[in-house]
Amino acid sequence: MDEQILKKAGLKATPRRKEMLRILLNGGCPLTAEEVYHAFSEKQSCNLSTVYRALNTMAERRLLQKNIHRDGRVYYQLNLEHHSHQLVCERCHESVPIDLCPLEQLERDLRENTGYRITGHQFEISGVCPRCAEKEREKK
Amino acid sequence: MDEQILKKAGLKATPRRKEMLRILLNGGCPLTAEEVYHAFSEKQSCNLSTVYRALNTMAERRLLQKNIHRDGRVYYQLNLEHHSHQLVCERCHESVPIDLCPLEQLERDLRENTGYRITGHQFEISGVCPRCAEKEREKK
DNA sequence: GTTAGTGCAAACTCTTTGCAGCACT
DNA sequence: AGTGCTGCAAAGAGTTTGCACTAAC
Repeated sequence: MDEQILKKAGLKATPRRKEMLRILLNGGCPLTAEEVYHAFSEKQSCNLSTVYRALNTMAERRLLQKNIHRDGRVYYQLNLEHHSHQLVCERCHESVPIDLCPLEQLERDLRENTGYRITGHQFEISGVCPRCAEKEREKK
Repeated sequence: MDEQILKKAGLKATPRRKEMLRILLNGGCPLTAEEVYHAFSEKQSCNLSTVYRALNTMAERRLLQKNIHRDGRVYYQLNLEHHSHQLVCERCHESVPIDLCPLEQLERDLRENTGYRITGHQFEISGVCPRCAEKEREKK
């Protein structure tokens, strides 16, 4: 299954790449290269450079979305039917997907007003999740 | 004038900081620490670490907005009356401010649905500006 | 006089690259 | 067999930190 996805993108279906796709699928939220790296088992380990390289090539071939978050790290996620954005907890980095993307209309307006060819957008809303807010209250 | 802004924020009004505010004001668009550093004249130079430190403390005190762009670099801008977002050219990094921010309504919805306390958001739209698109056409 | 700001050098984090060897097709 | 993938080590970019000195209040 992952096999076909990779081949269709012109990439070789190696065990490591299939595992990375599986990890991203199970993760359910965007992961950093480091997190993907650590999710490999002892049996099938993978070098960190390889993780970076594979994630980047898969992102180039549109298998993954690559986004930078406010913590300065790059996060990867499967590029499913339509893209998604996240609400991220500042404290624990848990994230909640945001279903609707309010930017399509804005992009149309911008194209007309500025002459730019719009190639993409990214947004992220940050906050503090109820659990972390609770912990914070306990401390005080 | 910058003097009062700094003091009101509990910071000392040093020549370097006043100059940084001036540079950001003249720039008219978000600048990286490196760009601010290079904008200093030979007469009044400033160490790069000092630029980083000063920009970060001014951002902590809400004098500046600090945002990370898709190129992985941190950009600083004056925190004027209401915040702004940018449409950034992928090629030359020229940026156009976006007046209206479509996220306020979304944030209200999210607060209700997720229980998160929303602390901020960031978004950036990328594209190719007409000038760079033109140059690209010439090359081909 | 105190406290906060600055310069310099070194360290740190995340990410990329060169090269030799290995594995998928 | 050939091209693309991988591991390892080293380098690179951007940013932060420790410490001694200086300047603003």
